[in-house]
Amino acid sequence: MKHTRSAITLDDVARHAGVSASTVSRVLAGKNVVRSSTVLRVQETARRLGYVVNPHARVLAGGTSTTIGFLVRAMFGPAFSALASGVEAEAAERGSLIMISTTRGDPDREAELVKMMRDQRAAAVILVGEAHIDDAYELRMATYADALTAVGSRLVLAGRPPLTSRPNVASVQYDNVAAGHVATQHLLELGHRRILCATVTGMSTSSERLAGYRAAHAEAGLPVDDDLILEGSSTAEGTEDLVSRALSAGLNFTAVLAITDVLATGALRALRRAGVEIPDAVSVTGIDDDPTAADLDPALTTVRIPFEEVGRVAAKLCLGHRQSTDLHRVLPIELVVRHSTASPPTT
Amino acid sequence: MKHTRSAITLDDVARHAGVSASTVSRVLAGKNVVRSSTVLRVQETARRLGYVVNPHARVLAGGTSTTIGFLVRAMFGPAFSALASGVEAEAAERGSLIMISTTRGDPDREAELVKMMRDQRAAAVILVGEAHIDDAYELRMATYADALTAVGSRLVLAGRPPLTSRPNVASVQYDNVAAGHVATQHLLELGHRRILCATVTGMSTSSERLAGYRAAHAEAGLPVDDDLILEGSSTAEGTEDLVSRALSAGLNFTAVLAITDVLATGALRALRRAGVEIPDAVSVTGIDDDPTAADLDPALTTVRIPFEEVGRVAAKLCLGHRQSTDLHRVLPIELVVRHSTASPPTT
DNA sequence: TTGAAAGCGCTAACAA
DNA sequence: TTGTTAGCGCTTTCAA
Repeated sequence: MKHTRSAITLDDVARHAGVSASTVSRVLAGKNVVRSSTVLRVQETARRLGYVVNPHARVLAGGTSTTIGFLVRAMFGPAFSALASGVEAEAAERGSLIMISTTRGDPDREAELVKMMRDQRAAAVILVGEAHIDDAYELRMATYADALTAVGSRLVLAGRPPLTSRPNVASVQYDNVAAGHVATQHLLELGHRRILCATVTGMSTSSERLAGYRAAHAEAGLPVDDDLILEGSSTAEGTEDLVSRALSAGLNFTAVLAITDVLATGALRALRRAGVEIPDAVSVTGIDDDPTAADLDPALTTVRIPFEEVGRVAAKLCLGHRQSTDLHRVLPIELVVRHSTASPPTT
Repeated sequence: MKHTRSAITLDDVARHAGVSASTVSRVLAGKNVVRSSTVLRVQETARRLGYVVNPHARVLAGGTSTTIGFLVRAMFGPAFSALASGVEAEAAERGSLIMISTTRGDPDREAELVKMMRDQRAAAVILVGEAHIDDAYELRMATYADALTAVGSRLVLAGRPPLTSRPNVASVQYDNVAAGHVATQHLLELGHRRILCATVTGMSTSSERLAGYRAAHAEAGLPVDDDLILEGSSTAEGTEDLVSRALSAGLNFTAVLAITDVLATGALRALRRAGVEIPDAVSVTGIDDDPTAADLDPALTTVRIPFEEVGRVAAKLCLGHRQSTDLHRVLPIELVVRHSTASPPTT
């Protein structure tokens, strides 16, 4: 069944403006080879007729698409929301649409989705979020990048380690090492010497933040007691458990650096359950600055990660000129001191 | 600059399989008019060559697109996440992609976005979330629906009032009236007689839930004291204020029905701040069953809204057959009793 | 500075 | 059951 072809085509505009289709195409593409009086007439006609390009025809004829592919692990959580909002806001300002899909952390699925997006001729594909760093990672990203570049698209890594060896992969990151560093430094400056670190295994984000924790200690000439590093859980509940166990095992510490705000809430709960005063007996800091961090009790000291800005920059990288010089951007982080940290008790 | 046209086209497949392009097209479209031996040969060839249709060419030639347009107010919150995940999951199972964009509650922007999605020939456009119900609402939706229907697409309303007068608008809703009703009934059955209702003005969702509150009272032969209806705020903070003020004004009530879980957290805070025991002195129930509801203290009694299922059904409505009979689906809700409700004090 | 002509990869009458 | 023939609406050489 044919549907009403109500849409105005480029040919309609050409006819009404008394020029050829090619000229209209040139005007609309902003090629400055057309006489300005013609430009004006064509633009006026297009507006009057309410003409809108047919994106499919444009792409098919070899033109460029402006839709952005956006691949995330899952559509949950404040980090996702902020980042996605950033991408969307930037895209909206430029009249682009975004195609979103979830990988569920499955590399095969991820690969398939990248392929789908490429087949849709996405202007670029953004891959978001912490990655399991294994040997295959670099190779996978390189494969994606090549597949995309081959059709004039591009790969943009957001919040993931960049592939600096590759000239065709763009990236936006936040400085995870600095985040771990500044949080630890804050604790160290308050006088804490035994800082528990609740972290996750095998994820790029956590290991970088942990590196910051170590670096801050090294800088201050202080050793790190590896017993203080609590690895393993990526949930609030898990961390609650781990911290509770550390507490009842009599582990000695006066502060906790949770590698994410989510883990921090777990630590907070464990401490509170054990009747430990925060921050009087033990200080707690998170990293991320989730919107809820300020609402915790006590309000959480944390490190702000500019997720929305990351999204915006990623979108810019997608839509920007190919030869853009700085393909690798690192966004600054910022310590946010609230009420969950204080000097250690002066026993 | 031309890019490597590495992609295999339908013509390539036709040539390799020794048939015409149309035959390949028919096979791929699943039209059962082709000899089965041919079907097999073509499928085999397509697979061997790694052929993937070019969606742009397909759409341009009058074929049908399978990408879903998804318009939300903002990409925040558990309800959004669950609903979007549902849409995405269903779409993924069918090999569809979804285009997402945010309206920011601006009708003009919404209209423009619907137009963009139509120009992209989205298979259907899902409009999500509570709507300001004014006179223009119905007209706006009807306009969208007609614009979409004209190009073989369709409008799907999710979590919004349906346009039953229109045969070309599909909808999935959850039963808001029942939600308000069941929560109120629960409170009534516990023995509460003065139930404060924290609600929002002018939104379809809230007014329906409020209607449930009234209905439950009417059914029990109980009057509703309009002083108990606290209208105005749509945030936890605002509700905290309102409830605090009601408390200090000496308003008499033994339970609170918050029209959303978010408002419930505000009520909880106000009550706790005033030293009111929950649920011993005052019971509180929310509606929505946000993932965090169980983590509140005390764990919140609420009504589960099947957001993810709403998303799945909406996606099905997008991709399903046009002549699908039940264009209007209402999904059931369910009371979840936890620890924030109890019988009123027997003073 | 502009137009004519040739596709991009696919679908859909219409024939055969 | 299959092939032939036209396009869908746009971009882009190549000429003028």
